[in-house]
Amino acid sequence: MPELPEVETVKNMVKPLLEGATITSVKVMQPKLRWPIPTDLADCLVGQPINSIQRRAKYILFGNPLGNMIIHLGMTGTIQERPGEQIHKHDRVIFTTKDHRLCYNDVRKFGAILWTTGSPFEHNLLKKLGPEPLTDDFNIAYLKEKCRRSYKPIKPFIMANSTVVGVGNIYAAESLFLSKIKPKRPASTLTATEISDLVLNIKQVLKKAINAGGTTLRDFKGTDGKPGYFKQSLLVYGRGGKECVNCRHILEQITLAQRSSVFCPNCQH
DNA sequence: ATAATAACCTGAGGGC
DNA sequence: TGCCCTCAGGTTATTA
Repeated sequence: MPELPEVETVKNMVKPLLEGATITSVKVMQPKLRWPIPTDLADCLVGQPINSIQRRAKYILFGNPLGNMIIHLGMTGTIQERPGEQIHKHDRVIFTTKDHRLCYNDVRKFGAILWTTGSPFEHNLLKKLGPEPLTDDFNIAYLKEKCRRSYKPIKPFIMANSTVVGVGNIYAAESLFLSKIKPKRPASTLTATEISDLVLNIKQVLKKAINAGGTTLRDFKGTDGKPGYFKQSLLVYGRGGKECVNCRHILEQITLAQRSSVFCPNCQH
């Protein structure tokens, strides 16, 4: 369930549990994720105090005096606190400190756990990333310049990490609906007004989802099987064939860059 | 160099 | 019940 807002939520949840703490054991139960977990991961972590926990795009960085552990949750990764000796299906790695026991759980194994020394931002996976959507680096002038010479459909364009990070399939669909832009429109055909609306709506929808993260978090921790709050406020994602909340036209569902894309053929141009 | 697509993996749900 | 198909919140490696 890792959208950028959820990765942010996980980071915020894990931070008070691990920051300043020392890892006492690392148990790798399944080393085959997106890439193999480094065989010496435990050597890098055990006995060292974690002195920083930060997020960049959908990566969570755990810094200690030796380097940084990089975690990506892929499509189905979660980090859950499990007291005692509990082990759930698809738990892949268990991190233990004096006071806590955290499990990395990942059904589909699309996530990653890596180790890097030096600046984590210089790691191959991180160094070419576009701006964070919620900072001023992602602004109207920037997107206008980026769009100017690309004929790529706007939906996959804003989902590309080189354009802006953290906009996944859900938020791409939602922000394009809010901006009244058809997902297939080539990036270079967007008007100044549309680009301006799109920047603002991406920021707004992400902020709103982060604020709903508290509810989603409970689902994360497994204390509640109910769908997250934000899911209930989705306007187009997952609503193909249903009525547009604005004009009651039937929402259309197409496949674009191998991703399902829902939009209103009447409201979006 | 750039852009489309194939691949990684497991589970849920629908049709028959 | 069970088999087969499609689809799923991501992103890199490979191919054209």
